[in-house]
Amino acid sequence: MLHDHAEGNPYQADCPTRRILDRIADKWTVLILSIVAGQPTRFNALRRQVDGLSQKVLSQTLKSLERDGLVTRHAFATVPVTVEYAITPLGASLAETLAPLARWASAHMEEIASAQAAFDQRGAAPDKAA
Amino acid sequence: MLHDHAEGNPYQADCPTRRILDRIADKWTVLILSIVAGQPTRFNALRRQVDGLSQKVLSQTLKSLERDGLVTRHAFATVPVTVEYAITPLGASLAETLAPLARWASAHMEEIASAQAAFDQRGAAPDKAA
DNA sequence: CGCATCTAGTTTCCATTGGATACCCGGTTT
DNA sequence: AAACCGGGTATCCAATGGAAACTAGATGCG
Repeated sequence: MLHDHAEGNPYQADCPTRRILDRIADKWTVLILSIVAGQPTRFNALRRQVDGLSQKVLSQTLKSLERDGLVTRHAFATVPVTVEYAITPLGASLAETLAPLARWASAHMEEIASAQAAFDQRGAAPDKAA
Repeated sequence: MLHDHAEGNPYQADCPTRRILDRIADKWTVLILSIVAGQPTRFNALRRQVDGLSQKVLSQTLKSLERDGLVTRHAFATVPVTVEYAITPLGASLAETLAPLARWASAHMEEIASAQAAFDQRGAAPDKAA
C-alpha cells in the first residue's frame, strides 16, 4: 500500500498531487468546470448560473483555473468588454473525471439524507460496542 | 440545459446534491475515505497517515462521514479504548467514484505544473485579444 | 449635460473555518 | 506517582469565504 513518491502520494502534504487535490476538491471548481465544459461562458453568466457564488470567489476561482491550464480567458473588445471562459483539453479531461461525482451525488442523495436522519435520531448514543 | 430540481440540480444552493457536493468536494474526505476504503483504520492511524491533518478536523470530518453513512465508527473497550473507522457500502461506492480523481491528479500533475509556470511567466499580460 | 446601466472585476468588512496547541479522561506501565 | 498511551474536546489565532460597495470605461436615455 506504500505509494512511491515519484508517482505521487497525495497523503504527503508536499506532494504535487496533494496540491492538485486541494484545487480540484472544491465545490466551485466542480460546478464551474462542468458549466464551462459545456460551452464557453461569460463571467456574469457563470455568476448567474451558480447560485451562491460571489463575484470575489468566482474571480479567484477562474484565475486559479486559468493558471492551472484548465480554462482559458478570452476578452473581447466589445461594447462593455465581455470576457469568455472556455475549457481547455486538460480541463475537459478533468471535467470528464469529475462528472461521475455529480452523478453519484444525484443518485445517492436520498440514501445520504436517510443516513443523516438516522444518525440524528440516535442522538449521541450511537455505539456502546463491547 | 435546465435541470429538473427533482433529479437534483447542484447549481441551486438549496438542492440536496449541492449539499452532498459541498461534503465530498473536500480534500480530507477524499483522502480519508480512500484510506478507510482499503481497510478499517483507527483514529490515530489516520492522523499519522494523512500529513497535515489536525485532530480537530479529523474528528469533525469523521463525524460528518459517519453521519452521512459513509463510514462506521466502532469503539472497542480495549486497553486504551481503540476506535476503528470502517467503510460502508455507500462509502465504498463513493470511494470508487473518487478514485479516478486521484489517478487524474497523478497523471496530470506535470501538465498542471507547466501550465502554472507558463502562466506565472506571462505575468499579468496574458490577453490583449481584439 | 449628466445620471443610470452594462460589463468584469477589486476592495472592504465581517463571520466562519482551519490549524496548532493544550488539555482531559481512563487505564497502564514503570 | 509520573509519564504515556488512545481518542478525543477546548481554546486561540490566522486564513478563507461571503455580502456588498466601489472602480472603470463606454453607452443609452432623458
